Amino acid sequence: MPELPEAERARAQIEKVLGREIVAVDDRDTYVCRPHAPGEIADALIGHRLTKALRRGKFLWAETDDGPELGLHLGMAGKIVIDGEPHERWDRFVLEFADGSRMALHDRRRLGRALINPDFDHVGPDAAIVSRDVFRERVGRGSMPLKARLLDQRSISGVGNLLADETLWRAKLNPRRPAGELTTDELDHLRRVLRAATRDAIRKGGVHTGDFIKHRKRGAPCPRCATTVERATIGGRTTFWCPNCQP
DNA sequence: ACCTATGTTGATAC
DNA sequence: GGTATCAACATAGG
Repeated sequence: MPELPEAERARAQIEKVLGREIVAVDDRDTYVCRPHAPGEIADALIGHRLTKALRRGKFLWAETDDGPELGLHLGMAGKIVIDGEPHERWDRFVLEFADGSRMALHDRRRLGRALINPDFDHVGPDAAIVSRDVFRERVGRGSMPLKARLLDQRSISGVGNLLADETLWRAKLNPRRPAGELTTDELDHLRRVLRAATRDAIRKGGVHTGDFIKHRKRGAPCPRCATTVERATIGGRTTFWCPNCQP
């Protein structure tokens, strides 16, 4: 259930297999490996080694020694598993290395991606490291609801539904506010809170573990003021917020 | 049994 | 162009 924190964890997993020669690739899932035909990714990667594991927002990629780049995305339910029990049904993309080790994109939902030479032109700067000026410019514009703007990976990347709700709650900002109407001070505050919430989530191992956001259910009380939270669809996603704290 | 859901992409409509 | 909505993917959980 990945957002930026889970993607960072996956990136760290990929680092473990850097430098190992790729001897086999399972790229038979034509949906996950689209637009490639079966065997295309295998032909491009076999004989090469991954040399660097990189991430922007939720998008992952690995560089190789004189070979193409390998792009990976976890979708809604994917994870990177190193040397795990092979799973025929849910291992959607697999690399096997000369030393016998194995890296799988394990994804029950099949919404993950694996592809060669991914194009990230449309992906905005990473939410965890975006500068103050760039954040002001890219987030504080347009008539879209603030929450929808945060979820738009072209504006900034890495924020998913839960991290967006948690961040707006901490920042005491209403998810329906038109993004372009925020003041500079509000945008700066939002950026600080977003970075802090992201760091917290990475430290806790992800936004879905434990109690990252407690009030995300119908009728729940706001942890700050006990007001019953509101629920609505904003930016196409279920949104919870406190009408008292986030006016 | 029915409804909802963590994400992205691409099509379509205003 | 900016914004909004929906379908597609496959499974789990309430």
